[in-house]
Amino acid sequence: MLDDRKAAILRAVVECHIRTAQPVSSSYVAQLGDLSVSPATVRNEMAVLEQDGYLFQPHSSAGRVPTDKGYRFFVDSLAGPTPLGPPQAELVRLFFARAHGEIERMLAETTGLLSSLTDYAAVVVAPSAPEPGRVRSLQLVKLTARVVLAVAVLGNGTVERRALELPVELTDAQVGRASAAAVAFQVGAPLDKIGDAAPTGDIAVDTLAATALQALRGPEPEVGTSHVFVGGAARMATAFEAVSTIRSVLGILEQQYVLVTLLKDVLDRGLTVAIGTEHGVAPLSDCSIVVAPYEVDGERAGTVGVLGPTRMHYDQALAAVAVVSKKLSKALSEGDQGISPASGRQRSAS
Amino acid sequence: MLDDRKAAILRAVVECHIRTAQPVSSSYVAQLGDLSVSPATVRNEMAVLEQDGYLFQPHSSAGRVPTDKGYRFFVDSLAGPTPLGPPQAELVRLFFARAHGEIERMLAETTGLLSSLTDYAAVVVAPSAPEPGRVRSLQLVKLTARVVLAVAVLGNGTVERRALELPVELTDAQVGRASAAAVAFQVGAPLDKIGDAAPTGDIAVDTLAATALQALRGPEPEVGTSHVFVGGAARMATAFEAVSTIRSVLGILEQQYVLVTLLKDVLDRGLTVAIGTEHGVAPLSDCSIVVAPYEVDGERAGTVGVLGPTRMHYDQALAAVAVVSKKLSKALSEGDQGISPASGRQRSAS
DNA sequence: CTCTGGCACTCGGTAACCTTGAGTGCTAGA
DNA sequence: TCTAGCACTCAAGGTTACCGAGTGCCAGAG
Repeated sequence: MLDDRKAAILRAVVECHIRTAQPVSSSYVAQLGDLSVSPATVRNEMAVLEQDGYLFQPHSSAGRVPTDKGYRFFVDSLAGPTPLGPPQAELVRLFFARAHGEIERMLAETTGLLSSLTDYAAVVVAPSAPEPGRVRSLQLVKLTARVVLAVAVLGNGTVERRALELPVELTDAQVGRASAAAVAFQVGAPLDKIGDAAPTGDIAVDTLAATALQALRGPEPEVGTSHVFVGGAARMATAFEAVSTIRSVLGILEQQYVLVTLLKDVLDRGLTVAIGTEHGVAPLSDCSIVVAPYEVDGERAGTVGVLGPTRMHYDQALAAVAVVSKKLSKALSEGDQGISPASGRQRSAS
Repeated sequence: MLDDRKAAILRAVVECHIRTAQPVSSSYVAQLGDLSVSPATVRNEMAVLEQDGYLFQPHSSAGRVPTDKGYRFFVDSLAGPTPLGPPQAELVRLFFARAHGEIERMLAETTGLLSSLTDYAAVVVAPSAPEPGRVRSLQLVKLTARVVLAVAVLGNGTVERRALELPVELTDAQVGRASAAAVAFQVGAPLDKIGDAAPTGDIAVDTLAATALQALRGPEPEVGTSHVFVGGAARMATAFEAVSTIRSVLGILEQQYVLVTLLKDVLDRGLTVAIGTEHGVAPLSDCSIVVAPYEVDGERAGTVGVLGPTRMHYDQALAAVAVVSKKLSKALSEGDQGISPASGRQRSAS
């Protein structure tokens, strides 16, 4: 579809424009030395590339700028993943060596990592359904006269809890019995598949136990929409010149719902990179997105991504996203996922 | 210090500049009608105000712009809190009527509320030390061979947990005994004042129980720095024209540590409003901050604040911050603080 | 047929210049 | 003490001219 020379020229234009953000002239490409032809030849080729929609000329006496299609070709023709530079790799290593703590906090901090790796904004979507970990412990705790908290500790150290309002007041003893009834047979089952409570004979107790298990089985009610973490939004202000662009991009970054569906769409279409208008979000038409899913225990859990200008450093972004998603999967899947007891910390807390 | 007429003129200038972002001319102030004098008189007064540092003239043939000192006078001379407009009040009402769920999530959403109330960026600092609620339940759960999770459910429905790494492997039974030993006498005590475990005779068990209680007593280790939630950062891109300003402000908004100390400093100095350079953060010298503490159970817990341009609508911002902090205090202090069992939700989750 | 050197052409960007008008400071008089 | 009048200042906006980067095209070489 594109002969070697055209491809080389296109690549040169893209690379140069990514670096300089300026239209690229034929003479620059010619003098680059990669292919030894005169500027005039390059011009002819560029004219064709423009007709084919790979390049665009801001005005008649300017150089060429890549179109989305041009970037798409460039990205597709990128050789296998560039490895991360040593300093970046070190950053990643350090980050995951120190990574610990609550899963949410870790994901939030991951945006910082990705953002400083790439110098663009980073997005991390938390697992939409809390991974149905296996129940390790289950307990009902009476909070106030009419409110009971169902608490389940999962194998990965996370804690799920649901508040229940009782239609009638129960005694501490009743709650205790319901707790015991609820826990029977449940340990070891995945949270979303826990069974029913053992009957006790006391209707109020049985009802409470059943309600609690039912509530735990279902998703955490108020988390209808997945959690999204955004980091490095300020870098978008550096990536763009026009205030209006900055405004709209920042606006989008605050609309969690849009972000989630955006990343999801891209992934669902099997893409890793969405360039310019390829994703349908108009205000982001000057942006590209690089995404990768991460896994928890072998199952696709969430998404990490980078949002930058169309003229982003795709190779670096791809490398960063790939590495981070891989490391994140590992960090979240290892036995210590979620919460990790870094040996020194408990001592220092005393 | 400032005679009535000067004060009136200064106020007029500030109000106009807040609305228009333009230098204010003497004729505008004169023609305002509040005080019936000629522009020339106003000019003379304005010249004095400039000498005294309340006003500033961008160039010799321009109107006047308030300085930080001018804004300070204006803010200090604001009459008691303006009430929130009805639509805003309705927003607040709705928000807190629906407010529910995890405390962190609620605080995060509060930034959205404050931000849409004021049209500026909003900051909410979460309680730095988790309020030492009273222990309702306490349990040790074995996660893996060498990792045990200590889980405490507090009276307000929050769950505290600490991961512990064991020097030796323990059996399930041993962990169970440690759990029982640890829980003895603890229910009802504030988390930071829980006592010691009942001795069992098994050294390994006793050690585990003691370690667990010790870990729970201390602060959550990785939360050295308070959580900060920022909302509406995109609105800062609307509030300022200069890209460089936007950049630096956004940059600051991402530095949680700076934000926390900033708000803390302002509050510690007994201020509600910090204008321009009054807080020491240079990149925010075009910004003002309106803050208020909120309380949980009568104790100062965290801070809510609004960050806007120096020419912000102080009355509205003050009103919004005041109302939100008050409502937030109430929402977090009522019996249902932390997690609230909105009656309909559990049913809908089934 | 392809490439190249040459050349005229285009057009954005910059600087110089002028004009306009908003707004001031000052002064003299009420 | 206030006001009216007036000269002055200076940013903003418009016009013009110029420059030069970069193109398109063409004719000639390989």
